[in-house]
Amino acid sequence: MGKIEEAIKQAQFKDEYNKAVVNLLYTHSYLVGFQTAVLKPQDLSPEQYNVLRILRGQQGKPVTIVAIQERMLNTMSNASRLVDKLKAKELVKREECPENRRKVDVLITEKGLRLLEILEPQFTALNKKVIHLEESELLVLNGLLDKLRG
Amino acid sequence: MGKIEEAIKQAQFKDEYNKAVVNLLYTHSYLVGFQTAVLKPQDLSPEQYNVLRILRGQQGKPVTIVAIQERMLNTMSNASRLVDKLKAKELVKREECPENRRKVDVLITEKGLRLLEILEPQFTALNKKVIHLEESELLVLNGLLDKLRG
DNA sequence: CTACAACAATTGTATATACATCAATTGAAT
DNA sequence: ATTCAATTGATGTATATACAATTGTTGTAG
Repeated sequence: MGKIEEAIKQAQFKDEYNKAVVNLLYTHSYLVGFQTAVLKPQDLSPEQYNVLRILRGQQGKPVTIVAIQERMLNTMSNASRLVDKLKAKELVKREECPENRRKVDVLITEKGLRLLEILEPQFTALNKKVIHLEESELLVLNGLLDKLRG
Repeated sequence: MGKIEEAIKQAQFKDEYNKAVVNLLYTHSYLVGFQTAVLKPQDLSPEQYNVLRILRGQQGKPVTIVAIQERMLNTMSNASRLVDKLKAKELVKREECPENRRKVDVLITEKGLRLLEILEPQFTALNKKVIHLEESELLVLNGLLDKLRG
């Protein structure tokens, strides 16, 4: 694979900013491709998986749709419909919030938690395999990405 | 914005690999959000814009659908339908390739080139505004992303 | 109390992604 | 020359994104 110029067969970029944007978009696609392959046997999309992890992160506390939305990686996605899909697979429960009937309490089920436990070691192994960076380089990368967004 | 932990309100990550993946996905969403805002007044999606730039890169030489696909950032996208949309807006031409009737020659039109010229300074300004990194940091970032993919 | 603004979630629509499948054309092997 | 595999592109389907618009609920100002 190597340099982005070869990967997408583009000779040069207008400036280093432009190159970084293209490089980020391409690397995103690279990573999501592998993630999708791991999730597919479990009939999960990357965003559904993301929602499940958000719910687990709340340690049994119910979460509203708005709170899920705020924590999602794709900020303008549609948490309502994603929760629908997960509920149909019995991976989450959705209940009307008793003290405020506008809100909806969403909780991960036992089945959902078990699914995450199956996936966790697979993702750990996958990441080590497809991310050809060492610990120290990852620290630098994380620092740069945080700084990029300002 | 700052650190990824605050951005998505997650206290910690399992390991630095996991954090880097989340950070990349989140940064991708951050950048695409701005791009979409610039493209929307021109009625273009980010992927349509990507196809136009690929065609311009060929300097007037016709490009087949397969060649576009190979150069796209989303490798498994659907170049055929994207070209359809661009043709409907008269930004590209599509002709049956005379020496091989399976192939289709795609070319950017004058109108397409003019649109790219309008967008170019906007993207240059946008990148400088939303990417809070200096030239030297961009070099490091590009190097790390290239190495990440191996 | 009533009206209205703000909030929380759902629904609708257009677009794009991620495949799988299909149809047409070409090239190569028998 | 005929058959068959490979190539190229188009099409079908499910899912997700990016919004806008809508519904129902709550809180608040008059």
